Amino acid sequence: MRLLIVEDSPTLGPDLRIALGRDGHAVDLAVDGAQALAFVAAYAYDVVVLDLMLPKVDGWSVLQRIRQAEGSPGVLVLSARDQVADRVQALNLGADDYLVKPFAYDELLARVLAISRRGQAQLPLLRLGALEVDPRARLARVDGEVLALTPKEYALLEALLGQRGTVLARGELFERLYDARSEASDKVIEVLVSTLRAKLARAGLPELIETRRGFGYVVA
Amino acid sequence: MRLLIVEDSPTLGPDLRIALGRDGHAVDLAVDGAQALAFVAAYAYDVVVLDLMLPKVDGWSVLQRIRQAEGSPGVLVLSARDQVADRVQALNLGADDYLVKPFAYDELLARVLAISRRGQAQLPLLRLGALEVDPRARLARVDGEVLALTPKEYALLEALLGQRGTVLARGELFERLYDARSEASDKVIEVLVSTLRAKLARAGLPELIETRRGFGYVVA
DNA sequence: CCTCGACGATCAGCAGCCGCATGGAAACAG
DNA sequence: CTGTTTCCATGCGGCTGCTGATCGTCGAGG
Repeated sequence: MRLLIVEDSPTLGPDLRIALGRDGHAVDLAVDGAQALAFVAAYAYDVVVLDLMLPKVDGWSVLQRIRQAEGSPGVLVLSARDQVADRVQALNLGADDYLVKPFAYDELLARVLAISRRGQAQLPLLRLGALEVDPRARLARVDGEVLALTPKEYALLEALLGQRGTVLARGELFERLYDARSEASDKVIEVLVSTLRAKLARAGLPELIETRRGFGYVVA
Repeated sequence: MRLLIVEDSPTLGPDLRIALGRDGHAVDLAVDGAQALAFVAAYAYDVVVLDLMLPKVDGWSVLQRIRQAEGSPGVLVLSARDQVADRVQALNLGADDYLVKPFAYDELLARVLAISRRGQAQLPLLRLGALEVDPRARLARVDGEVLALTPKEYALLEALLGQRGTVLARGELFERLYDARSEASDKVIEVLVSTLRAKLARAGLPELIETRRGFGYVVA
């Protein structure tokens, strides 16, 4: 298995490299964010072990950039901070696991293996013509160009695309995108459709979402 | 997508809710079995993420009760125990998948999405000669040509076609197309039949809906 | 076979609702 | 504090569907 360790500590980094190497893995070591991105661009890794505290380019950006690539490797985030917010954001940005320092080597190894075992191709890419929706990275591309969508816009697009050919009523969409605590009116769906359409149109897909008056919306 | 998390841990539950919520899903959180059942009764979820270790009503019972409901959501069971017996029983009780803690967020998400994909019920396409009615798209076609029907017209056609050969009285049809709060006269059915016939005739099916004077209407 | 009464078909008009766009307020993140 | 994201109010244009009236049609009894 091919691994990349992104860790700036002059002791921990080489230690890990040696230990993982002894376990039979091919291990590269990057000591800052810029180097990490270069490595990721150049090689296909199974898992990246990523420390969040980094010089040059910070860990969050590295994580994000890794995840935006297609067929990106699994990511195990290391951090000295055991804060809920950090953990959530890391997972939210696409990390597969989060490990707080200090940690036992055995645990690191177990988690790396767990990530690699999992395989990457679990979430099918949704495609429709030039449009590509990647649920893993939670982003949409048109002709390879990334569409800048807000989370709600993305969720709407995914819902419609995931049920291509099925008309989804306003209320139905509302129930999918909003939880019980929400007090919003389901008219927000219309606004969302409107802005989403505008963005799709700017990317060259003006008629993707059809309105069925009295029924709802559908992607044909 | 609309999700229910049933998880009593004060950290994991909110974490998941926040993470899934930021990803654009509508997420409700129940912290015990009783609450879970109340939520499930009140809302239509795509997937329920169910921890087996729960206060009040234990996870097994919750799973069972969820599965007894009609149109029940998919269920992803979480458990700290990776025992074959547990896994088998969970799947036997109708769980769609089983995930052992600790797990990677991405894996949870992947499985949730997989379950929701699987759970899409198929509605049968209704066919009669050149006429094709697709309940998912709420569309009627004649020889592949789309018929532009309003919601009421469509509902009428679906009702008649769904009970082909059965004579449906005006009052019966009225009750199917209108809810109890409606104050309309059931004569509207006649008007609807009229416009629907006109549209069908224009598409080449002039005699599809027959009148049984004194009884109602029927599609032979 | 005719007549008459009742039921059904059709039409036009109107009221209300649906869907869209826009601007701005409020919540939120950085 | 600044920018982004989300949500709501408003107004407009157009479609939908209900009503009521008129016209057409069926069929049983004479």
